[in-house]
Amino acid sequence: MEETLSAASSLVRLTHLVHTLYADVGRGCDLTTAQAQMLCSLGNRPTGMAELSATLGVERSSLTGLVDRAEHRGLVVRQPDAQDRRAVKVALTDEGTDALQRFHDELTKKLEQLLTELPAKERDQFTGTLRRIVADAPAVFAD
Amino acid sequence: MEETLSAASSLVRLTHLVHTLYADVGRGCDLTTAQAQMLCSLGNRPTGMAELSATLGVERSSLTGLVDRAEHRGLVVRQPDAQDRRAVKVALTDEGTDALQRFHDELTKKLEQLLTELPAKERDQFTGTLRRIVADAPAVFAD
DNA sequence: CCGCAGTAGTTCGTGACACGTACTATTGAC
DNA sequence: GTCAATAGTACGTGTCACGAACTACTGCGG
Repeated sequence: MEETLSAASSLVRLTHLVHTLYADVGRGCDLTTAQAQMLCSLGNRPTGMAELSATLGVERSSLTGLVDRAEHRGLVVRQPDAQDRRAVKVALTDEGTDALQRFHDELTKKLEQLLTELPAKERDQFTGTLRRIVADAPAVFAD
Repeated sequence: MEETLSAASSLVRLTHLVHTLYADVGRGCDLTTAQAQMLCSLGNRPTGMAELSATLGVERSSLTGLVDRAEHRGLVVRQPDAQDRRAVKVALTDEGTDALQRFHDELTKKLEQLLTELPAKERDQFTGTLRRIVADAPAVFAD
């Protein structure tokens, strides 16, 4: 049916693959996909709702519930913003940091397994190009 | 913050990028992400519920509602299976075929734009490696 | 031919997400 | 001080996903 996959097709399949992995690893850490994404994004530093919603690509109104549930589970806290009394900063709790760590390690391991089959040279070229493509994409997965 | 992104990080960002694109294009065609995925998977041929759920990576019970809503919108139909009276085949309607076509074209265009910045040689190497990685991934996006 | 384990699909209850609209509180510019 | 803009929330609606329990049918062993 497909002797040679188009580039677009391959991209979609890769996305599907990674997304499924993401969901699986998340489940193993008792995190939903959306929660895992949020924790990853918060890994760098506490973030306001507006910025966080822009990074994650969801509406602010959606984020409210997301943070509510995560806060209720003890993964994050809302901190008042010292400069702006309207704003809050969402920050990881210790528990959230632990969950993020476990998630991040596990996912990184599985993702790298995707590439282990490749010869070193090809792998380096691939990841190099990959970096160029995503250079200015949102930081949804901290290093 | 990140002089050099790890391979895993880049993969996650790319996935997020493509996933967002997928959702945006879908919305433009009045399709949810799950619906668009289903249509893409049905593009090849009518498919039974069990096989479809395996391809999409969702439980059969989730798929029932997905097909219900899509059928209600006139995108797909359930056909009786001639060989097995328990089974049904889900097939695209004309309307579903049109929607898939529009979605597929638009998404392909946008995905290829991601790669247009690259020099031809680098792009070819990249897509070549990509194809190897996803060689045995589910066919969630027909060619 | 019968019984029965396995398979195909649905139903039901529950919870998580996502959206848009409308709202409150606060800020900052004029 | 007024007022538009911003930060965040509340609310109603719809979609999606899961697992457990259920019906209908198939195909195998006896």
